[in-house]
Amino acid sequence: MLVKNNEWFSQPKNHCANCPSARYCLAHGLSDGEVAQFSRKIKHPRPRHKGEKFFMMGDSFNSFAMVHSGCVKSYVTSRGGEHQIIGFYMPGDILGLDGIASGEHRYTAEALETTSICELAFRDYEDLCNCAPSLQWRLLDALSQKMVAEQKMLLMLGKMTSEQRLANFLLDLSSCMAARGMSAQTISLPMSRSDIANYLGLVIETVSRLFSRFQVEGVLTVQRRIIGISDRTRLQAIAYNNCEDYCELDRVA
Amino acid sequence: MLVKNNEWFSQPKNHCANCPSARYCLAHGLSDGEVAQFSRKIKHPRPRHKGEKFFMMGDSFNSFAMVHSGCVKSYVTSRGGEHQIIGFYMPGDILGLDGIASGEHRYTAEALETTSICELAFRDYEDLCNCAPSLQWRLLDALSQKMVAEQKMLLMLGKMTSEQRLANFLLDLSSCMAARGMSAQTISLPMSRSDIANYLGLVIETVSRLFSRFQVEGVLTVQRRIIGISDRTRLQAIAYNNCEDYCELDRVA
DNA sequence: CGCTCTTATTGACCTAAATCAAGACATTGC
DNA sequence: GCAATGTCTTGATTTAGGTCAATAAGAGCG
Repeated sequence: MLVKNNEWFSQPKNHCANCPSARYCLAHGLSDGEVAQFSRKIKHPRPRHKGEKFFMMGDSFNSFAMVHSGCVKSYVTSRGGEHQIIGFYMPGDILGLDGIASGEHRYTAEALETTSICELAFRDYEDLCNCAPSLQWRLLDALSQKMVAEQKMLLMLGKMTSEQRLANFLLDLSSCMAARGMSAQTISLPMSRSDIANYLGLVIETVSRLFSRFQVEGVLTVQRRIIGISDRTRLQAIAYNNCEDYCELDRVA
Repeated sequence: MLVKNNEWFSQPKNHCANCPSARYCLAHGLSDGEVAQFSRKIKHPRPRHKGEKFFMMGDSFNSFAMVHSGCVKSYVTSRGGEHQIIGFYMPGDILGLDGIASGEHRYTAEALETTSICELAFRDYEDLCNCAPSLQWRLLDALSQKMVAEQKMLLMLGKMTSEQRLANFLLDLSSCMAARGMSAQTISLPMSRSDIANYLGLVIETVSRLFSRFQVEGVLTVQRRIIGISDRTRLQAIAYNNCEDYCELDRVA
């Protein structure tokens, strides 16, 4: 028994069992035993500091990565050298799903602050699927979910005004934070104004002006990167309709 | 022997084996035997005419659909009732991938011309995966590929000028046609100007003006929906850089 | 503390693309 | 044939958001 215990302790620890982000990452929904197996396959590369990259567009794709702590932005680069930010990744979010089809990463993943990730080699994923078939559906889920999120972005960039874009962005961020147990009312932005602008298809000046305007109108309180949502209903009205609901609210107010 | 032959003939025909689009759809890469099994699970709902829908945003998701002939557009609808076209689907393309995560369709799929599809129930897909495990990777591939395409759209909508958007759109359409054995030089557009405009985040007048301009500049020949690419190099220069390559070409010319 | 560097704000002005408005083709049905 | 209708083109004008430029406000550091 003691020997067995020693053996156990000398094995790699079951990180994932105690990881607060396992609720969102690929391991979500696995049984305890499966999580232990999963955990054994996870590699932890050195954390990256702000501005450092985990992988770049064009790198060969060998493994998924799940954010453990910190925050990551992904962006594609056009032939002209311009960047377009595609998404922000919070703890539990899965990086690298785009690489499956072509075998190479199609975007660059860069840390916004000191960030550590959990790597799962694609080959190990395939093996794990045999032991834990539900993992297979979990990945499909994740891909499909990411796809829906990107389709919302297409709607934003294609049809929405700058006001609507920022309002939607903040509301999404707020629920993302809430889902991770943080305050939904006060958001500490991990990204710069310039990142937000790029993500929303705007320029930094426009974003800055919008923050100021929303503050004057009493919708937000803004202290650099600390954003307080003072009037969520109003923010939702701006986000969703730009006119109808908003006017109704105006009449009531 | 004869009895057996009769039995064979009385079974549903192996559609997929002779389908020219099987080269692009979910069945791609399966062995002959697997294709036959796959084919047996396929349902063919009645074709839809122009403007009719296969499914709508919010409908419950039960099956994938692959375009057999014709062309489909997909769009999401905002709370304000505005549409944003997300993609166009040619023969072989897979519809409904967005529904996996939530169990409901997240966009509406509408025929652009008389269109027939091949349906594969999600349950049947799961069963097929047991007999043909490669199908599982094929679906991941398709999802990942679609994702990459959507990321390119984000770059277009976020960073590109109207000129660049239309040029990229036409080039993509051209290679899509070429991949399906049609002419890469002359494209017969299945969608209206208004659909193109919506897809590219522009208004119809802008698209119309661009077509006219490209025609005057000798890049395209335009006869309503028949578009000829007269100067592909120039079109690529417009699509990719808007300036540098373009100016180089100008100097050479 | 003052110096530099990065990030953010604010104002004045400009432009790409939207909006508004009027026709011009095609296509369909009567 | 000719209304009627949907699709597309073209011109005149407006505007949301971009560009350019100056300033401010932190953050890190010797």
